[in-house]
Amino acid sequence: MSGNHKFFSPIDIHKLIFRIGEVSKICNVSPRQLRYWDQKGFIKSSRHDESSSRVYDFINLVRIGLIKSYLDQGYTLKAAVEHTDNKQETMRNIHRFLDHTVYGVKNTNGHTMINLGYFDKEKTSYLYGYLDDNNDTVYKVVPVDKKLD
DNA sequence: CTTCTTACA
DNA sequence: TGTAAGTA
Repeated sequence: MSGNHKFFSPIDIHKLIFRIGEVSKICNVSPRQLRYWDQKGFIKSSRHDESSSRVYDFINLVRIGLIKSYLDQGYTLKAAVEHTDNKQETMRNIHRFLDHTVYGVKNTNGHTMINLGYFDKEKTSYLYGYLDDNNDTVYKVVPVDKKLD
């Protein structure tokens, strides 16, 4: 089973950009630190040319926030960056997995049922997953032609 | 007004 | 890492 590309972003997140002042306020990191991390290669900013202002996209905004959180937890900058690398790698894998796994979403008696694709090789039924009222994960195999509600 | 670099504490 | 200076 492969993703049906049903869930796409309505906006181009690569055009969601911030300059150093905004990043500083959002992430609680001083501009001085950001320039230092930049110089050290721990984060990368794009610039139209040398000496123009640094621009950060959303991914790097998140990255900076993660590094900051690890610093606050007591890690050294080097360690914080390593933890952030691992975290972002994990996030990428999770997103990739979901992109190719989630087949659709269906609302049924108060629950959001996630269609996880065909359950069997013969494609006779779907595997659905959802969270019940106690936030416990529940899986259900449902014939393709059967109505869910 | 914001950001940049450089330099000093 | 914070801050000051002089720019762009």
